[in-house]
Amino acid sequence: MIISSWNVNSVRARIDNIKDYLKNYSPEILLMQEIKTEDPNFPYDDFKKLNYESYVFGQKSYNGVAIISKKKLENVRTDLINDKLKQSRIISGEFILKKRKIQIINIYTPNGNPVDTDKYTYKIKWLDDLIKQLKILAKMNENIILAGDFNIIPSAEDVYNVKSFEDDALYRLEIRKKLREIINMGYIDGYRHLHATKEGYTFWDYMRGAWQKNNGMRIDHFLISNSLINLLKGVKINKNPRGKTKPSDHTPIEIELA
DNA sequence: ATGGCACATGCAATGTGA
Repeated sequence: MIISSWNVNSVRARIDNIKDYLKNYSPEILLMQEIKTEDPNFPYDDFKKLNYESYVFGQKSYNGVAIISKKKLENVRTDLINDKLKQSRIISGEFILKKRKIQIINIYTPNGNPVDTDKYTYKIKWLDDLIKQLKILAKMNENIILAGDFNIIPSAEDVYNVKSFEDDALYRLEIRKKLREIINMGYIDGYRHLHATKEGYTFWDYMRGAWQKNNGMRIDHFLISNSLINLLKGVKINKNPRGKTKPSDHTPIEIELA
């Protein structure tokens, strides 16, 4: 089965591109971030016509996450982080594969820039809350897939110009340490696990011809708990949607499990 | 340091993203 994650930058503005993607690549499950709409305005019908169930944690104007799945998910939760700012950034559900119950968690981590503001402290707090929750969840079920827009560049080779990101909220040492802390709890970075050196950008800015110049960064990730490594058959960045007209500034990352 | 693009709100101009 293919599971995909894509920061769509507005589900309504992107609906034609998303439908094209689903028709062409037919992922079993698609995690979306930055849907930028409230639940009542989510295009449930468009996805229903393509045989997907929708699970939505929406928000007006900003943020918002959703999961669409060909098979129904169990135990869908949007309460994993008690967010004082009430931003919709996390949704999870469960499915069965090879007799194993797997919890899939879709996240949209705060950007955190500029670094000397409460936006940055919010990002740190949000990641700390996530880490706490992951420790609780792992005691109940070790089979976890944590995926989405992490807004974290893991390493220098994951960004086109690392010098300009050294004190950026996407790359600061303190932020990279949070990602390492999660991985050290018992996960692999799916992409890097299977592609030791290959460039894997998932985001290119709309501005200054970033896509044309390949000024990208790898900030969307699939973390797979160690218990599931033997099910992981492939991880790929699908650059096709980023080259379409009216694209999102992110492109999907896809894993294959079997 | 900023924000040239693109989104939302709501109808003009502003906030946000990374």
